[in-house]
Amino acid sequence: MRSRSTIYDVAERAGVSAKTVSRVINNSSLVAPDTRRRVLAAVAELDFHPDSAAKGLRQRRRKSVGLVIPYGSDFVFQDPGMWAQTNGAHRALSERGYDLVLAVPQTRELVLHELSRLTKNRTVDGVILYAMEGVDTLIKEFDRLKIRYVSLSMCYSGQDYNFVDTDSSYVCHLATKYMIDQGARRVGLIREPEGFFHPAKATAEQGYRRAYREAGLSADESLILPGEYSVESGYERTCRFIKDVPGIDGILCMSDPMAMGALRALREHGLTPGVDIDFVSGDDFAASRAMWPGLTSIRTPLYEQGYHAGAMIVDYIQSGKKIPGKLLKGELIVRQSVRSRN
Amino acid sequence: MRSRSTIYDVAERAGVSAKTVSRVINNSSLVAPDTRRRVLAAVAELDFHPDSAAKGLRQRRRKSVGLVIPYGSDFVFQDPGMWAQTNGAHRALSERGYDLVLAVPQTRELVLHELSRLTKNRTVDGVILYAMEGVDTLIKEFDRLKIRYVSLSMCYSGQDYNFVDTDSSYVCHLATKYMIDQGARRVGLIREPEGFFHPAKATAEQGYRRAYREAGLSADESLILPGEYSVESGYERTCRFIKDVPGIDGILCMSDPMAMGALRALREHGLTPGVDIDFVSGDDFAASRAMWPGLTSIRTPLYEQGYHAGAMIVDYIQSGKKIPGKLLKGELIVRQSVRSRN
DNA sequence: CTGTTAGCGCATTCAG
DNA sequence: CTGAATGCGCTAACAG
Repeated sequence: MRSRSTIYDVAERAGVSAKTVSRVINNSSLVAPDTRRRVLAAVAELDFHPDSAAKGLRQRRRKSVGLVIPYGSDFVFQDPGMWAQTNGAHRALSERGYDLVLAVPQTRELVLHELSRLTKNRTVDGVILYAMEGVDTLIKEFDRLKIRYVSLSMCYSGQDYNFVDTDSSYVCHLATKYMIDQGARRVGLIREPEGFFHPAKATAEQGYRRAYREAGLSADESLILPGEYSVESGYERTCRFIKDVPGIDGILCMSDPMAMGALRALREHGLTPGVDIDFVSGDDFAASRAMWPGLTSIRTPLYEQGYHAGAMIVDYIQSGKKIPGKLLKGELIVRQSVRSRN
Repeated sequence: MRSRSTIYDVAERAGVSAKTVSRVINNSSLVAPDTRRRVLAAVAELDFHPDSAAKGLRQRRRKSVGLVIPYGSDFVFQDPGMWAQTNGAHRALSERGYDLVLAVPQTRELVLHELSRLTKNRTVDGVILYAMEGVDTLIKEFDRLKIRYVSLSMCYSGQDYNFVDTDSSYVCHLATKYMIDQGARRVGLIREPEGFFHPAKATAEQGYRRAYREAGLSADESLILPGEYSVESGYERTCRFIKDVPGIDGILCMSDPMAMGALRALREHGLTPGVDIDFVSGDDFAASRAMWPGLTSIRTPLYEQGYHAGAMIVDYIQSGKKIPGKLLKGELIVRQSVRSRN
């Protein structure tokens, strides 16, 4: 196969210098219309594609971003929402001329190694960090190592920049209020794990408490348990609710994997959601939709989250300035798993 | 921020030439042990990471591979198995020193554009093609454009190289035989779409027919329908079976999204899998496992498929020679959705 | 075993 | 508006 054509081949064919070709393919305005046309014709004829390595070497940027997937955090590969977020991130990057490189460190310890490699050898210009446990300590290292990042669905306590998340407080308030309005009085909340950091005033628990307060009711402490975003933890917490909380009439579970476990626990205790007890799932994945009776669920705008993260990391790379964090609103999808008592 | 260190900084600090540093970091054996140690020390002290662009420019390879996700084929983003395959592919690539770049062409027409860009501008050295409709015509273009590829879960009619797939004939035979052994006699098969090409003698239908033949039974033509790998098509085909095939006593559905639709159809007709009718799902995703009664399913080795695809594209890139295609075996996961009549 | 020279393909000076 | 010279950081080819 003949070696592919270079900018010099194009220049020769168009009867101009290499620099002029460079101007044309980079949309510099300082080119005469006629010259531009001749160059573009030559580009097409020779099927010229500027070498990304040469370009990257010269310009000291790769126009690509890493997406860090925390392999080994067991909940993640149970999480069908990951694709939606990846898809959104890819779209935003693609629209801005950036490629997406997947980084899948095998263990938590390897995260820094892998990201040092990718960023310091300039394979990527920055990274998007998918939610992972203990990301808060990690992020501080990123700041120290000057790794450019945006974190997705997660930030450390007090971080007010370079993150995208959905407002847990908002959606949890929405769901709790709905359940109370329908007649529920003792709703068990399986909330996000202790180790997960969220921006101030945006925890699920706060939204939950606000809904109770606004309804003039008081929420029992025993009604709130942290989960671990795993099927197992959803199962265990639900069993505890059934055993320890007399008169519990609803369960609100802040993620689908936990909801899967919770549903199994209900089944084993002979309780049918929407019939014997109210149930709201914290995500709206395929499993929720396929189930019968349909689960009333919180829809997190996953694609949008990913998209904003992609847009944000590019802003950051290009401006060099930290970007204020962004909180998105979710919505409640009403199906059959909450009883109507009105 | 001080500009990051180059190979010359390391050379100076170690008191050797740049080339010697290059030898050390590339594991050339022609370096004196003592020199090597001094160089490695300097590398560590300066936190030196060889610039991937400079290296790629010089060596004319990027050590990265594209994974093409056919966005727009609606079934794909319903497919939780995509991550397993991506994960396997990433692992194989990572072990071989390659990065994975995601390519998500928005439409079928953009596939060639996007891949031309990524390969001709040397962003990637080759690509893995995720299953998509009409990939067979696409692949022929790849051959013409000299794009290095391996196709995943798919190949064109007659292609006997550069693909990884699971042997549909094998797993379908396994499932059909099991259902017949348990007492089913009229099993409806919702098989892969017409447009999907598989290596000769490896279609689901062939395995199905063989199982019938071996049992000394004959399979009615009306028992076999092609699906489209979508929820909708599973629903529609199942309704047709129930309406048109008297005495149907089992359904075998070659993918999970189709199975979701099929299950809905059964439910609407008042039929419970494992009680009124036998049912086997063609994949074994979370939804199958979470369901009750548990779905007897075919487990496709998705991670392994991805892994082999990653290994194969690297072999191809490095050797320049086409690699014989690989067919993997799946297995049957027995749960409660097939009645035991023995 | 080690060093020198040259150039990968492009874009950035700085002149015209 | 256009071009000539230079070098980004690395390694292949060729010495020694």
